[in-house]
Amino acid sequence: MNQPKRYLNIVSEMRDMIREQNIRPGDRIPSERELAEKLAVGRSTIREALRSLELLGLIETRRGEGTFLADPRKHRLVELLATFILQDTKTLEDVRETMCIHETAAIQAICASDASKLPVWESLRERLDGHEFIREDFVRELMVLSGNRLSLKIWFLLKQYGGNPYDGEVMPEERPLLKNILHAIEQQDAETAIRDFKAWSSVLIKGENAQWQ
Amino acid sequence: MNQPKRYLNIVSEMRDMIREQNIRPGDRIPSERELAEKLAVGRSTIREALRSLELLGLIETRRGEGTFLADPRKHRLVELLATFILQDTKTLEDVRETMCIHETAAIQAICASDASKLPVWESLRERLDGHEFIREDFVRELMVLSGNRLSLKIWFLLKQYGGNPYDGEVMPEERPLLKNILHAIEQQDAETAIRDFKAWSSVLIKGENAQWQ
DNA sequence: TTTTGAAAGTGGTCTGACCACTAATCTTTC
DNA sequence: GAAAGATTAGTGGTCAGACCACTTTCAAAA
Repeated sequence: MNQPKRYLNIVSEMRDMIREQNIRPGDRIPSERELAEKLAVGRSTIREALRSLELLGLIETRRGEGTFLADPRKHRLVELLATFILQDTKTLEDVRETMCIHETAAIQAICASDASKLPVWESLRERLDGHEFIREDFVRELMVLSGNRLSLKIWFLLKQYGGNPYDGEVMPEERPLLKNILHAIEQQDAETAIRDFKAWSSVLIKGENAQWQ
Repeated sequence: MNQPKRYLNIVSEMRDMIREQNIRPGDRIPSERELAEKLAVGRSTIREALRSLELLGLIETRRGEGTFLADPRKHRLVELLATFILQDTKTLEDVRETMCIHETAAIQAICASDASKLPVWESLRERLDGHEFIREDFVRELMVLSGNRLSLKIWFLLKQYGGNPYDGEVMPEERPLLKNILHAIEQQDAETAIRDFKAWSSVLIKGENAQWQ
């Protein structure tokens, strides 16, 4: 009979230990040697468990310092999922379309919430007039302000896989359109904001920026 | 300067090897000792990489036999998502919201395309009247008909992870609402379809089906 | 007081040694 | 010759010990 693998026990024991001792993100976890002694197993077994958790982004290890519980924002499960989802369904068109789905949903969410009244918009408008304002920053700001971290994470991944359509900095000709979007959001006019946003992004995608390069 | 960790290299080299040599699910992977020699690293390093992949369910190891590429259906990513992240309620909220984003986007896409004229809708209406029509089938049909396979796949994963709100079969009281949705789609009236859809799903989620159980 | 450098502790890696288990092969027995 | 049993090679599972590279600490030297 195959015995259950020890390193899997270690994984769950670690999880219990973290909960019981109320270890919080950023806190240090006992060293590998300590854990090996405490749990009465070899250090290599401990390491197999820790490396598994590290691949998931649940812990961070820093040579010479120790092992630390990772910030939940650094969890890599979604990334790992992405590498497998996008294996077979990596039609570029689907990726772009799905990005757009998340972007418009973000605008919709912002318009429906108090975020539309934040002072962020004014400062965004000012940064827009300055030099070196990257297109991606504009969209990312919207995704962040939507308040849905999962959606933000998915969007970020799609951007990496689908080739970033928001590469490069905002050209003077684009500014009026972007300002219209900001204005519509402040007015909580989702419909207009989304229409203008789609007008902007479709030029970037279809025209390969030819119009504004 | 901290060097990149070798076991991570191994992980990606393994992925490349699997693709290049066209190893398929169920096939055997070279033994740990072979891999160690071929990649010029210690066996323990190989094991750290393999154990990580095993925790994800990407490979299976059988003592005395060897290591095998796992069937994609055995991938444990979703399960891991649940065990490690589900505690945070905000995350669960994000999952539900992101599901909704994809669902409404699907309805929007259908209404804007020729799919709204397909004979599917009539047959769907008929199945709705029959017995044993599972709620999930209804939504999945919409996701499929949207034509965005990536969006469908993301939706499917979110459903597993976030607890399926569309569990159980359609109750008689729900049918009018669902028929309204179908009708609105056929009329390409996305706004009405989405409003009614949200009305339906919000009852399922918030009310925990109490109203219709 | 500041600087330096030695020491202790940590993760990263390798080696070699067992153990438990499987499957193929060989040997014995009928 | 065929079936049953024993042997053996190969595999993953685990452990112990040894280095290395790196960080932090703290006491000694300037």
